[in-house]
Amino acid sequence: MAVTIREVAESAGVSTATVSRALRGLPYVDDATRLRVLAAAASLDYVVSPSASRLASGRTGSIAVITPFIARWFFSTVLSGVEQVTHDAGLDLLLLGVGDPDRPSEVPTEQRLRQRADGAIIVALPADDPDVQALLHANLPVSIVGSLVPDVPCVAIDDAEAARKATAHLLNLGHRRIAVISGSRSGSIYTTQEHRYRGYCDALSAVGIEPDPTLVAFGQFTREGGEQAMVELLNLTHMPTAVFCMSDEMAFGALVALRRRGLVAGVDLSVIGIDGHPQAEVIDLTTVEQPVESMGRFAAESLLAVLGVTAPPERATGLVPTRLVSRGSTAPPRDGG
Amino acid sequence: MAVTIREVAESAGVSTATVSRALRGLPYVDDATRLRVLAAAASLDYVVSPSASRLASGRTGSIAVITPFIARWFFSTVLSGVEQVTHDAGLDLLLLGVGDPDRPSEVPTEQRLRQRADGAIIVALPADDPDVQALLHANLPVSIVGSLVPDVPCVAIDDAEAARKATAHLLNLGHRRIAVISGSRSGSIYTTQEHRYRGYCDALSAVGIEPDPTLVAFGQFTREGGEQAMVELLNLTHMPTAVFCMSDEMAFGALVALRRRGLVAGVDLSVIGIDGHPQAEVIDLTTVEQPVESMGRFAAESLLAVLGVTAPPERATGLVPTRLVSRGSTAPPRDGG
DNA sequence: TGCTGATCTGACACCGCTTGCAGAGCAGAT
DNA sequence: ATCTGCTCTGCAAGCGGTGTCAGATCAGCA
Repeated sequence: MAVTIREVAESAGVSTATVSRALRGLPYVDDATRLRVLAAAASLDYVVSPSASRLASGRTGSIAVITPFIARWFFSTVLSGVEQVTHDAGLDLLLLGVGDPDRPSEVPTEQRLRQRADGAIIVALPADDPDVQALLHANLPVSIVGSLVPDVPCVAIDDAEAARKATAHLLNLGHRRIAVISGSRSGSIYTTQEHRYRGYCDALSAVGIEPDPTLVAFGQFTREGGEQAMVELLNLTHMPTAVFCMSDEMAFGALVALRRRGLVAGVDLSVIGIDGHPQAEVIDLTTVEQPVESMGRFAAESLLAVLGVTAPPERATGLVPTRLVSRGSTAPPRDGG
Repeated sequence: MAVTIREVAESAGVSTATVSRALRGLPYVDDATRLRVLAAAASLDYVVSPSASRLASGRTGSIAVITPFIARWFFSTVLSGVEQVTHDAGLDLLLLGVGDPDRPSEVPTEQRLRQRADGAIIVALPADDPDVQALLHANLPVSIVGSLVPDVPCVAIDDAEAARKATAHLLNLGHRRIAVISGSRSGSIYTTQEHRYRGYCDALSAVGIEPDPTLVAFGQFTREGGEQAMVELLNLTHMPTAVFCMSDEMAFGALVALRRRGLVAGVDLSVIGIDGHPQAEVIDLTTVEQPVESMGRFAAESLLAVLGVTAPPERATGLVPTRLVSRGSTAPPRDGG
């Protein structure tokens, strides 16, 4: 059995209450006493029982990350950022996957969640999903990554602006026939792609181009999807000269499709993504970078601030800047447009 | 406040003990009674308090994943596999990062770990690290990913064989001057790179080639490191015609270095990796694939089996097969060797 | 009818910690 | 000398379950 607080108390010659206070740095403990307690605890290798502590205090000392994917770059990178913060704050990190590939979406209920975490970080989940809504309206501290929800700490990029930036980059290069690879076709509950689509349209409209619905393909935010979508675009009788992909992973797929067709990105056709995936540099993909890891950190810091564990993060707003990184996959159109 | 077991008991007209038994499916509960309890619990949205349950039973109902990195592909993919299994088993998943980039390695002590998890999965941690050893010898169920340790459930590839396979592939193409990009130079505690180095040497020796120490570079298992290492190799007066990288990420870096030098992989110089990173296909990198996600799943299943939660996994051994996937980054040497 | 053993249920003592409350000790104010 | 108001400490009542134990019920059987 593990060492209990009582053994520490006996060893230090005080009551368990005093041990508890001393160990947690509460006031009203004599310095000499505190020292004795600390020494006793250390020499016994005492570790407080989280279960007991949680039960008695009602605080769990852990925070949950709720995410639809774990292995995908964006998500694991956010997770990494979150972990850095929770780790430093001495909190436990509970990982809750919801609806990975073949599983149905299963956002935990407030009841279940509250029992095991003091707060939750919701990563890129559709904010208007009823289960998510239920969580947001529940009286449980929550922080959101990937979309902006009123009255909730959030961190996200300006999706429309990022898309505008990407599309404008292509326009500036002289492209006029610009396709877009979006996420899912179905009336998506993910707002991200809608915002990005709007940004794409805005950029086109700004130079007097009417968005062409035949130039919209869907790639499910996966590489395979992006590849498939690109194939569709390449099969159009009137091919685009450039493609804006709503994520780098889809852009990677697009590049594969291009290569299989014997085409060269940045020569025969320009491709741009959004994300700042580390592999974008490797494959020379132009992209609009977002600071994903620090977004994770920011979300965690905001949450801890709400929980009163730490001071709020320095940056006040949750709207983080993006940066266009121009690489070899984008260039002026082959025939001058 | 949350609904307690007592309220369920009152609502169902039984004692809390009976509720506890009924809810957990224990025997000696009358069917009618069980039904009443279940109905009461459901109508009250009752969720057992994990803290209370843990405190009373000693079981935490959660398992910990201990990993040095979270965002890197291999690790997040293992994590994803683990999560699928724990999720399905209804267990909580605790994520413990140790020694990410700038942090000192901090493997949790058994004391601390046991308090919060029934078992742990150790991902790619050096098995001969004293802290890891302490954990292994502690009386806490553990499962290991990435290395084989006697008497402990493990899952890993045969590193030497994978390296041999990769090197042999280059040899078969006609290469004779084959460099290797390893992990860290310092007397690494990670056994992986030693095994892979041995495999590399074995393959060379098998065809009568003496391993050349000047053809060994170190890439820290990162893309940047791989790039740097490749630069060093390219600066050799007597350049290699092929490079075996101990991980795909390092190979990606190598490819970048190549491109910056104006060289083309698979034409001017062959590059091969190990991992089966999804981006390998995108960038047309030949690699030796390992089934990472299912390794995570296997590790979790083995652990759950030890814990008696589920039946042991079907596959008996933890040594999983690798597969060479030949792509464009490898080809016969330019000048016939 | 009286026993036996199996099934079902409730009482209750924990699990190990937190926290409100009260009491002790003591310095400064009255 | 008495009163205040601190600081410091211990007592004990939970927190919400689990698990042991004993009692109750009842079918089967001698």
